[in-house]
Amino acid sequence: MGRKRTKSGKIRLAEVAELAGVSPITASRFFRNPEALSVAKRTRVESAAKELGYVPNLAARALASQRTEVIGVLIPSLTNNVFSDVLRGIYDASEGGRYSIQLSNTRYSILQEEKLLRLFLAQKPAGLIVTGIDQTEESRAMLEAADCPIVQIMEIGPNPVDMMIGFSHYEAARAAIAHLFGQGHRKVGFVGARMDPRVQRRLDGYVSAMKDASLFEQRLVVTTATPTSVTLGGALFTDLLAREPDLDAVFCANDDLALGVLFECRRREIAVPEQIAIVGFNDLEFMASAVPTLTSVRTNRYEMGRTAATMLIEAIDGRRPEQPVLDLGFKVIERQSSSARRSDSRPAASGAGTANKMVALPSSHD
Amino acid sequence: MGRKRTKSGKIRLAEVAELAGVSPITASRFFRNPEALSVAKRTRVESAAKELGYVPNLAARALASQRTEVIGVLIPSLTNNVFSDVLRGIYDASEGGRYSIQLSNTRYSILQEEKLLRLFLAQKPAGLIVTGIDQTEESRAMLEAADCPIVQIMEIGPNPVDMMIGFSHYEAARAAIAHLFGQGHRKVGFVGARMDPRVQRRLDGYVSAMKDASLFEQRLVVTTATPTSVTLGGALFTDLLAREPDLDAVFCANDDLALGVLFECRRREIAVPEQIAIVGFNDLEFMASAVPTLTSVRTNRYEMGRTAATMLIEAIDGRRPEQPVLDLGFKVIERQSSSARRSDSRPAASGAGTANKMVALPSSHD
DNA sequence: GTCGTTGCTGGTAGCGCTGTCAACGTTCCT
DNA sequence: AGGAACGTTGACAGCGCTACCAGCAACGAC
Repeated sequence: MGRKRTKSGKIRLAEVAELAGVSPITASRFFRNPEALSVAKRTRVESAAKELGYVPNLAARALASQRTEVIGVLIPSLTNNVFSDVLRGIYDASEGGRYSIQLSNTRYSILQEEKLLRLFLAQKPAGLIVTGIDQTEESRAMLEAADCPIVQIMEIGPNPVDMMIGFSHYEAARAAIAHLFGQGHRKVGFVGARMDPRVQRRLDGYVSAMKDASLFEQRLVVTTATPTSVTLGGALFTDLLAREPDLDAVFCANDDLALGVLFECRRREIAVPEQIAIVGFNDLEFMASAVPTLTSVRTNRYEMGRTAATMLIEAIDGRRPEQPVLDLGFKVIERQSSSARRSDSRPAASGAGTANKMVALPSSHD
Repeated sequence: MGRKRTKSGKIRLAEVAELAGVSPITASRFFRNPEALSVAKRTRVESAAKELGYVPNLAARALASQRTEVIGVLIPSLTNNVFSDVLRGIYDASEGGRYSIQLSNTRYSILQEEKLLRLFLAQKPAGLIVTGIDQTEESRAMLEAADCPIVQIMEIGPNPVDMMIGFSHYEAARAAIAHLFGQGHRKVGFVGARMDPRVQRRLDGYVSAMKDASLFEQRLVVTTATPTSVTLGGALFTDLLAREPDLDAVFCANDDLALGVLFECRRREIAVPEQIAIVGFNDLEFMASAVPTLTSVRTNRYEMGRTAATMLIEAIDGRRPEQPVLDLGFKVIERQSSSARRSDSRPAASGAGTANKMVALPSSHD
């Protein structure tokens, strides 16, 4: 009797096939397309595999079939809370399935992204999730030439490579500013860090909303390329105040900055929202818990990751979604930090995050 | 002349070898152990590879060599900030090298961990990073039987499977309580969520420190299995206050809870630290920025991830570290939120995180 | 009854790379 | 000078799986 086990002692497909009394190729089919087998053989292979504790050798499978069961994910940062939510969605959606996630960090560099993309594509991934719509020309060309489904996440824009899921950062920022205007605020500052393309588009939205109201002034905008942090929020706000002491409100490009601004206000004994209103972006958990509770623009990050991975897997398996571009929209969650100007200052009645008034909007105009 | 390209149009090692005028096996060696080649051939293979844009087929390599160049990482959560720091370290250390990271999420379940471990091991990873020291017996046996280096991270304890890097959560908690005692606080509460093994050991440290001072009372401890959040910090603190209105101080099992407690104090107009002191755990960035700035126990999470991956890769490449168990220690970062009881309340002079007094300790007793 | 058609199964031939072993030339030692 | 030792190279034979195509039975249409 010939060789029964591989050197490493692992069970191979051939052993399963032998025990089941079928040919190896039939056993192989069981794992890839069980419906193609007769019910009798199917059950026999199944029990044989279970009995032997068979685990397929992915390397052999990849080599023979010329494709891997890997989904490549390119994100700009592992630090940023925003991406960890998206990632969680992606991992949750892929869990239990046949595809495994390969993560790479572009560090907000589109050249790095291009390099990683080349690396990924060489391994023939089953699918790809990339962040944003600002790839290099070279990257774009590679993506278009790739023979696997691709999902662009985090934002939507024209000319999707394949599928796309996100929302309009521009419109989200405009909605935040509209909310502040609605509460009677006029001199609204902008505080932004990192200034990646999505933050840039939030700034664009802010600028356009301010210009529409003939309220835009360059000195109301304070930004930096430095990575974002709570401490930085305080520092940028300090700059902003120095430039414009009569500030009504601050729109922060993310919630960490907003929290930093809140702390800085407390440090300077500036009443929020009576003297200055604060609006953040992303609606991280702590926003509902702060004192005062902080207004923010809620974005569906977990949903985004989850849906992106689900759509991708469906597409890999040959079921392309009818809707290849999905706008997940956003909601302005109105809380105490931005309540109406010159209303009497009603302090927080009870707990955190109660009675949030929500304004839901799709990213697109109606 | 025979087949030049693979079906997919990819360059194979054979093409590179042909262009370089060497045998395929020599070309192969160039990529794995360049020193074994003569300088002449080395440069010829190198330029041939570059000219053709050769990218190795990892599946074929894995199949032929019976091992993959994958480092498996098992962590309990993707949400928790703590792990994103560790992960960042791991990814940073592995970047540019030959090994790729395969991440899986155990969701704080050691049974899930066991399942994932089995899956990983079947693919013969080059190395493994696992969280903590509380595996199932079955997992433990698999780890010990695995023929690859393994690093346990996040904490240290007896009987490492292989390598280990972390710190003593028990001692860290004791140090935090000692600090509070040093500031004159006596009735110190404990607030904890999630209660994974590491949080449990922090609780053990708290209990032992309190007992040493004959100050332990069961009602000072409030915990829940719910995942941690800022809001939850406020809620747990509310419970704690109801049980023990005369509280001096709160030791929070993490910084999110501490922030929640701070907000809750503000909501209830309890002065921090005059009426109640707060100490957190992990020293996330915002702690230095809060008002008042929040005392916390700094842990070297990024370092831990980075060092773990570095040690692992070294071990894979045959250079085992002299020091297989590394205690990264911790530091109690003393800030305003825990300054001395009954000292007159001196408000923060200027900015965030200035003049932090640090108390550095290795986890072990001296 | 013959011919397609369909459903299921198996044989053969690789996928692209590396482990093993053998062979070669060179150097160094005795 | 003879032989061992070393450094360098190549031939061969798979790694475990799947693509491709052929074969075979069962069935219905004419």
